[in-house]
Amino acid sequence: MLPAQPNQSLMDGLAVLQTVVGHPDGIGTRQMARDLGLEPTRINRLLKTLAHLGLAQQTARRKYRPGPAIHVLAAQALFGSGLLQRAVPHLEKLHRLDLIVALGVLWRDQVCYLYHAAPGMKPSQALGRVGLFPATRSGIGMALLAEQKDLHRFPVAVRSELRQTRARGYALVEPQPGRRERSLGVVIPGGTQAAIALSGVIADQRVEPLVAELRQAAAGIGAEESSPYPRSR
Amino acid sequence: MLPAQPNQSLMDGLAVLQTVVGHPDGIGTRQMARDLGLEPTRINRLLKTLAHLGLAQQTARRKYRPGPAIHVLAAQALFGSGLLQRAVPHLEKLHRLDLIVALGVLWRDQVCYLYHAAPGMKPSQALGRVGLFPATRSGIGMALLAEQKDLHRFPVAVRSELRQTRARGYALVEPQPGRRERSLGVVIPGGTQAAIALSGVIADQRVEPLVAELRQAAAGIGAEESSPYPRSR
DNA sequence: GAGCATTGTTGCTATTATAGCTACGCATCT
DNA sequence: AGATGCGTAGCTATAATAGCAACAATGCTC
Repeated sequence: MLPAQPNQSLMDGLAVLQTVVGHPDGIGTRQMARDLGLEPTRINRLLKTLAHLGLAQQTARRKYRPGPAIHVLAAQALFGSGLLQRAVPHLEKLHRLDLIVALGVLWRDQVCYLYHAAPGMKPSQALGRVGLFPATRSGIGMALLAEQKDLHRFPVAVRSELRQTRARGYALVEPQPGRRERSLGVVIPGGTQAAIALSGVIADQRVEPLVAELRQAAAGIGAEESSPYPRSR
Repeated sequence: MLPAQPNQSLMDGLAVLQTVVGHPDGIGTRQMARDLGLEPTRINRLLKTLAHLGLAQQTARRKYRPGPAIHVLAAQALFGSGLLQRAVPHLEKLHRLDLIVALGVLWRDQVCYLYHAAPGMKPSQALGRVGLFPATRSGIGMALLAEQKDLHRFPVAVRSELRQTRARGYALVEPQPGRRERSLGVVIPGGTQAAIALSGVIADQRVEPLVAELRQAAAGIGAEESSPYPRSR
């Protein structure tokens, strides 16, 4: 819902911040302008402003990457989100299944991982490890996309897959059909707009029990955020 | 360094975002205006813009708190920062000392914790658990404040303490002198602008060995960010 | 419940913060 | 060396924004 007088500079500035944060090795001013469809001088001004705040910094090659204040933002966002803290105990229990265990959110048709643990990995190593991944090729992504109202903007094949996801109540993604590498995704109930997934080699008969595990974990995570208003802390 | 044409809306909008993120139970428009010294209508407009982006949401009592897009920001900032991922293996090793183990950064004379583990706590439980804490009463805060160029803005007693911190090379804070509850803080070398700390009941003769532990951990964390430019990933 | 104080927010409009254009020095590639 | 693309400063027109006033909603006290 657009407010009476939205602040366009803030919106574009946040888009620039979110883009630079996703490029730890740096991104150029003009490249970002092309990506975001904005005028280069404007991008440069927003980047310079972020650099002044310490949220971006320039590399030797004049590209921009996250600056030291990004750690502040990470700390603040982690605290303000509270999701990771609530979710990790439940995700840890899924480690015994010897699959990838992941928690993610949607950003511009891409999945952004809060947690991504490969088999055998410690929970603490699963943090901030993986960047963006195309949503339509991920269990998390498909589960979350299926929750959206309007599916018309997707190609026919994706739309069909999203309808199946809705009917099943979970996402099942096979990047390479027939290979049995699969990703199962389930949305966390409540207004969190996040999802969890198990990925790896998954035989047919194993799908339903794993979905049950996911649902249990998702319910546990969602139960700690059941109140849409003041949360206990 | 202020750019040629800074974007004030972005700066103020980010201040509003950082404030709302730190209030999980909500903060009112006019209260925030008073806190930030800005005009209420302006705050309302910035908040409404953030709400449109999902980064804020209004409570039943009309206050603003973090919205669902905060999880996206947390995921992105965690990935863009990379600090937690690098630091946690080193921090885990400090758990055996049976003290509070913490990693934090400075924000407006307050410490913002990325990691704060009480004795006996699992590393995964230490995330996003604690909000802001006054910097001058924290080992992390004092260690980071001592790194700043200009100490003139602090009261005489704090300034003297900061000079001692500089001379020692680590921070030693005693919230209640004589009680032996202490907080030891050490800055992570390199441009990270973060620090780690051990806190709890610490006897005199135990201080130096603990500082050595902290320095070792800080050096380990900093070594993984030794290049001020393109980082391996 | 009534009265009062505080709050969140809208519309209007003046103003100034911002955006775009141009040009220039710098970096990279052939 | 030349060509191309880059990051960015200065200038200036303009439209995005800020502040004021007013109003509906909420909270507090008696």
